[in-house]
Amino acid sequence: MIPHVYIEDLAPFDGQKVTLRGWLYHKRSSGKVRFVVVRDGTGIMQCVASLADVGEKIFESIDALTQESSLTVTGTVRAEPRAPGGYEMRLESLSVIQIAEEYPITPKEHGTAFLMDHRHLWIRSRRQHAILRVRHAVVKAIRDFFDERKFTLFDPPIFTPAACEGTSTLFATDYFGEKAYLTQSGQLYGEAGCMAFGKIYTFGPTFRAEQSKTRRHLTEFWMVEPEVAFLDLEGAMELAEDVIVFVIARVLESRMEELKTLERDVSLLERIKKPFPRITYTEAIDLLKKSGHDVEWGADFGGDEETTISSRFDQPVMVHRFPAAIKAFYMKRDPDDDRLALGFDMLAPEGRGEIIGGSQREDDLNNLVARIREHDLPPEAFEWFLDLRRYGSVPHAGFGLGLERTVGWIAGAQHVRETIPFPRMMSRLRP
RNA sequence: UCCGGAGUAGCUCAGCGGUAGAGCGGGUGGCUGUUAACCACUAGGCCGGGGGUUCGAAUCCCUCCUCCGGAGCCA
Repeated sequence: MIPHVYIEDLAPFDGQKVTLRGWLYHKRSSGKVRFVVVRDGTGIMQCVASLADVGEKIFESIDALTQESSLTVTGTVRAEPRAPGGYEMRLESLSVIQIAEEYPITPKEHGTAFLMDHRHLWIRSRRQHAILRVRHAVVKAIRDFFDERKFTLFDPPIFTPAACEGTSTLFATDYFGEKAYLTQSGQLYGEAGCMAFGKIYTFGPTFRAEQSKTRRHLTEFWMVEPEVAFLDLEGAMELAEDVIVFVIARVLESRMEELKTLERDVSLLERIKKPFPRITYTEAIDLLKKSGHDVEWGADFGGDEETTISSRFDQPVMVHRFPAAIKAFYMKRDPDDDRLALGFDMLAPEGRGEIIGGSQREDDLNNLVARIREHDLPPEAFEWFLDLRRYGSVPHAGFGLGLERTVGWIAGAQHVRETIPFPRMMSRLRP
């Protein structure tokens, strides 16, 4: 019985006869030799057929193969320095499952609009395949990190009755005659979770109807949001630092092959170590002024400002204690300076921008009620949230980590649209 | 929403007032070690839509549509 093997598991089969099942990635011919390059979802293998070995009939079926035709090939695996990947197969037999129609994605260059229209096929290509495997490794690492620390997974709802930061950026849907919105954050529910379980994390899709068309924005993106009772701002920053260090180490350990395919400079990832630099918002403003930016204390950072700050460090940098006026209503004020909120952002290196935003939450009932009023939010929508401050309120903190931005940074993908199988953007709902 | 850029062959683009082009991909043939193979031949066009200027428009003008990059906002 000839074993069916995946290409990534081939090494122990050197010298043995195996069967691969997959798709034609590419082929080349040279007179009486045919090179059949097969991909099977785990790797790519070059199979060599010579007329003398396989005969006319198999040769003809090779010639009939089109790009992405499905097939099985059987032959002997052997180390071969001339082959990409270091192994090749001396082909003995081949059977065609389906001859593919003319495949739209050719080995030559294509524009992004065309590739996005064919996203369902584009994900078969080497680069997209590698990025999505890195995404899987990042997700797995995040889950392992929180699971090992005994956080409880706490899935928040997707439908929500009201905004947690205003309705302008929410997608509205009709919920049996009532207006419901797609969640833009699971945080408020996460706060309820941490009061029940001590430490929880949410992990799911979130939605923002922002009209942003940049390399950092999706309308549907995944977020991880840990929320911990009895944690303060400093504790939240340490947790954020730990999760990033853990994730990077895991990806370097398990996805080196993919990072090589992506031509990622892994030395930039290998040097990521605790502790990450921490600077206050006020220090960041000084730094920006010295770098020639025209910014005043009290303004929020734009993309250029974030790039300037993060380019000063070769580690992710955490900026903390922002002006309360530019931050969300639920952040606790700094007891040492009422103008400041106990929030922080983590900016990834290489000009990647914000990947984490977090804070210590307001735990005093009266302060929180006042904040909801100041922000013009409908108080009745937050009654259940206020209950968390009525029944055993404690200091607590958490953050949100944007999955696609994190994957984009680690994989070195230029645009977040490459970091999710089917990206949803302002002008992209299909396929 | 605002600012900038682009829509010409299946794809990537050139042509910018006077007969519609190239490379890749497709098809046919050749080649015994190719690496996005190579060589020869070949088919393939509503020049984004509409309106105008002109003897003549892919080319100039107006308008609409679509996409791309960025800003604001954010993960």
